[in-house]
Amino acid sequence: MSASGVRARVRAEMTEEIKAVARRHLATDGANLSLRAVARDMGMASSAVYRYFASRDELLTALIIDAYNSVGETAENAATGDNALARFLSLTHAVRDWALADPHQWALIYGSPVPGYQAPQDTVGPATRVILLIADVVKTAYENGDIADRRPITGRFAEEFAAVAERYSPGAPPRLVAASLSAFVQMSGAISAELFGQLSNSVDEDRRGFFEYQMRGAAYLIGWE
Amino acid sequence: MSASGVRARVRAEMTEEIKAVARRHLATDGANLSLRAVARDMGMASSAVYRYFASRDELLTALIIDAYNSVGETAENAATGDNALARFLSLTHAVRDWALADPHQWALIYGSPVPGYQAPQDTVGPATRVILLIADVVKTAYENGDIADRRPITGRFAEEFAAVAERYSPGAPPRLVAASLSAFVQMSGAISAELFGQLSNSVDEDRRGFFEYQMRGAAYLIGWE
DNA sequence: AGGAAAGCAAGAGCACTGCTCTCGTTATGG
DNA sequence: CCATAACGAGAGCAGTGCTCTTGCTTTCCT
Repeated sequence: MSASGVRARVRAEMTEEIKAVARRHLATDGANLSLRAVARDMGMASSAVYRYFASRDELLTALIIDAYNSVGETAENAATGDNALARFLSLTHAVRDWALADPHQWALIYGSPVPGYQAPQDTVGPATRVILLIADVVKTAYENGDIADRRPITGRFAEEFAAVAERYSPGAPPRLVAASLSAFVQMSGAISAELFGQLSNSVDEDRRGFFEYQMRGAAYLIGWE
Repeated sequence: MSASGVRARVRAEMTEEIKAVARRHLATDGANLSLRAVARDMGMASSAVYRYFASRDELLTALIIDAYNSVGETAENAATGDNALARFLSLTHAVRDWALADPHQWALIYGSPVPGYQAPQDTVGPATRVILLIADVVKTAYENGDIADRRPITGRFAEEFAAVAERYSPGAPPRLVAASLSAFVQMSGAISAELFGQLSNSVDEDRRGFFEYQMRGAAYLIGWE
C-alpha cells in the first residue's frame, strides 16, 4: 500500500534525524565528528548509519549542502530595503548573524577544507546562492543608474570578468563584477576573521560596527554613495 | 662534558626533525595528522615522540608558531619599495605567495580553528607580526603625509580604534587603524577564498591580478592613490 | 496469495588513532 | 662513581571509520 511508501517516509525521517544529531556534534567536534558517537546518540549500531550515508564524507556533504542552503535562504530573505545599498548591507548582516549563531556550520562551508575531502558537484549550486544574490542586488542597482563610476579594471583578469559580465548581465562593466565578487570575499573574510579569533584584542566590543564599516567600504568600491 | 650538552643538541635536532616530518604530513592530512605516522616515518615508536611533545596539540602549537613566524618574516622581508603603497602591495603579494606555496600551513593558522584546540598564549606574539607590519607601513606613510583623507568613523567601534591609535600611533586618526585592520582582513580573506576554492569558475586564469585589484581597493580605503 | 528481492539493524572484526604505563638502557652531573 | 634524569620501545586501553555476515521485515511482482 501507500503510494508514498511507509518505508520511504521512515527513511527520510531517519536521514533527517541523523543530520540533526550530526549537526549537534558539529558544534563540539567540528568537521571530524564521530559517526559512531552520532549512532550512539540515536541508540543504534554504527553500522546501521551506513544504510543512510555511505561514508562519513557523504554525511558531511549533506551537512554542507544544508548549510549552504540555509545561509543562502537567510540572505535572500534579508535582502530587503528601500534601496540597493540597504539591501546589500542587510543581507551581509544576515549572513554574519547566521554565522555567529552557528560558527561551526560556517567553518564547515567557508573554513579550511576538510583534508582528503573532495566536494562533489552537488555542492556547487547551493554554494553560489549568496554570491549570486549579491550580484543580483548590484545588477539591479546598476540598471537603475544607482552605481557611480569607479576606475575600470585592466589586465588578464579583466577579460575573465568581462566574459562573466557578458553572460550574466550584458552591458554591465566588468569592473562591477570584480567589485561584487570582491565584496563577497570581503564579507566572508570579515566574518571568518571575527569567528576564527583574528580580531581579538583590537575589536572586542562593537564588532558589528566594524563589520558594517568594512561592508560600507566594499559598497564604496562597488560604486555606492 | 660539553658545556652545550650533547643530549640537549640531539634533543633540539630531534624536535626539529619531528616538526619537519609533521609539516610533510600536514600537506596530506591537514590538522588531523597522525602522530603515529610521524613516528613511523622517523623509525621510532610513537611513545617516544611524547618525550618531545606532550601531546598532538603541543606539536600543532609548535607548527602554528613556526608558520606564523615564517609568514611574518616573509612579509617583513618583502615590505620594500619606493613608496609605502608599493611596500604594502609587495608585502601582501609575498604573503599570498607564501600561502600558495604551502596552503596547509596557511590553513593551519588562518583557516578554521582545530576543534577542541585552544591556542596557547605563545602564539599571539607571532600571530600579530603581519598585521603589525601593515600598521607600521601605514603609520610611516601617514607621518610622511602620503595618506589622503577618508570619511571618519563613528560609533562605539570608533572609540575602540581610537584607543588603539592612541597607544600605537598618537595623533593618527582612528579611521586609519580601522582601515589598516580591514586591509589585513581583506588580504587574509582574499587568500583564503582563493585557496579554499571559493573563486572556482569565476577567476581561474589571473588570480594574482584579481588579488592585486582587491589589495588596491583596500589601499584606496586606507587613503592611498 | 505467495515467494523472491530488497531494505534494514545489529554485532563482530580489521586496521588505525591518541595517549599512558612499564620496562630496560644510556647519558648527565654532583 | 653512582644516583638521577632522559630516553626508546613495547604493550595496552578506549576510541575511530568502515566492512562483512547474519537474521528479520517490508516491499514488489507474478
